Amino acid sequence: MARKPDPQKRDRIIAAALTTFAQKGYAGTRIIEVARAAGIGKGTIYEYFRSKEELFFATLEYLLADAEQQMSTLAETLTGSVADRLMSLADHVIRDWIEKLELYGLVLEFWSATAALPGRRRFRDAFNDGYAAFRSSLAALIQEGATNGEFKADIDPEKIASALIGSWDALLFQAWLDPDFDPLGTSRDHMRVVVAGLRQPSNLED
Amino acid sequence: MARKPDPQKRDRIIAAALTTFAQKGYAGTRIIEVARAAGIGKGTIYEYFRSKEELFFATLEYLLADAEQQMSTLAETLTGSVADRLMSLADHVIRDWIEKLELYGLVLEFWSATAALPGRRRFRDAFNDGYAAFRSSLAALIQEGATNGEFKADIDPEKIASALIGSWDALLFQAWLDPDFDPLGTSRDHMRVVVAGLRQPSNLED
DNA sequence: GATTATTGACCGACCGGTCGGTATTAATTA
DNA sequence: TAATTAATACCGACCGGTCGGTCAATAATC
Repeated sequence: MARKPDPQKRDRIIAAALTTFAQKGYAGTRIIEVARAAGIGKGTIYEYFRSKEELFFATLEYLLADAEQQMSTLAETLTGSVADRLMSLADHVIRDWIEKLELYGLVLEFWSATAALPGRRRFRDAFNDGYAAFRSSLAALIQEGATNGEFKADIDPEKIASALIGSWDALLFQAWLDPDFDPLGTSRDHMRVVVAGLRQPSNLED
Repeated sequence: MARKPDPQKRDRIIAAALTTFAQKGYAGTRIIEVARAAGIGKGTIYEYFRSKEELFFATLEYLLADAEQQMSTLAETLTGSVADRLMSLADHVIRDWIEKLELYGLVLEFWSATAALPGRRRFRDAFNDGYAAFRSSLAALIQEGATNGEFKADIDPEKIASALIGSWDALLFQAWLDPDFDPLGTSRDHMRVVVAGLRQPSNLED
């Protein structure tokens, strides 16, 4: 009777938006460019997304979901002491993002969307939720260390988790700014110090 | 013979730009809005700045210079052990920025300018220079601790400094995202752990 | 042939930057 | 001191280009 919509088209548009927004930023991206990158006409985008901002938000959701997916997969594979898992987690997070550093510009764009775009609240909330999920799984790991005696008992796992995630974010930002910067080495040095600081004074052997 | 230019006008424009860009972002700010906020006509802005981007860059320069100024003033007032000064420095940095959190949206805007604006390189370089200055003075402090035996000798002060500054940045970002977040408390917990991790194993008393 | 997904020419709101005219001040003159 | 003049700071109406979003026509599928 009728022509059927392509069920993959929405994803194709998001994939195209991902690279275009990353390269040119939100304001610098024209809808026609996304359409061309997706190999479709401009009008078709508006069959799948109400507006440019809607598409941008869908792109953020995609990226957050992807990151969360990657994180939970990773969490299952880690073994060893809490300290080992912590170091290894940091390594993986940094390495995963270094691989896709060209997408980092997009993260910056999203950050600034939390400040400037008319629909900033949605962006802010989405980010908050994403960070909160990541933070709580990291905090759970640190808590495990506090519980099993590997770490001091008088630490606040949530707070440490916040600061750690923050430092990873910022290391990646610096890598984005300065190609000579070594985020992995810096992260390792930092994590070594943090883990040493977390350990029980009576338990300082490496 | 001729009318003299008002030497304060440039600064007045920058001050107006500071708040307007912070509230609405770069793309969302119209030049006429800045002009109105400064109480002058639109054309006058172009007597002092070549273009909108030029004005934006001047605003970044102002903010960076201000931060550097504040930092060097602060550095002089700190006394006590290296560990004490480190903790105190973190406290001050966080508190200073919490006070002007409404300007934090501007920082996000600048970050994304390093990715998306046509003249991104200038923005990137300006940021790099600003961070580098801050980082090297922080690294010098940590180095002092390593030299005087307060801290371990086998640490890389530059790397630790990078990670610390990064975590402060990120804590402020989180405070910006989430009004319930406690950046000062989080920073203190984190700094306590880091300082403990930096100390000589033979020197663990608080 | 009926239905609907797709398209891109078109519209119009928007905004950065320009420029000719005006207002104001400082030097000059009487 | 007051009048005149020269220089230029200041202004905002206007222009031209841009781009998000629409919709009538077309193409593809049943």
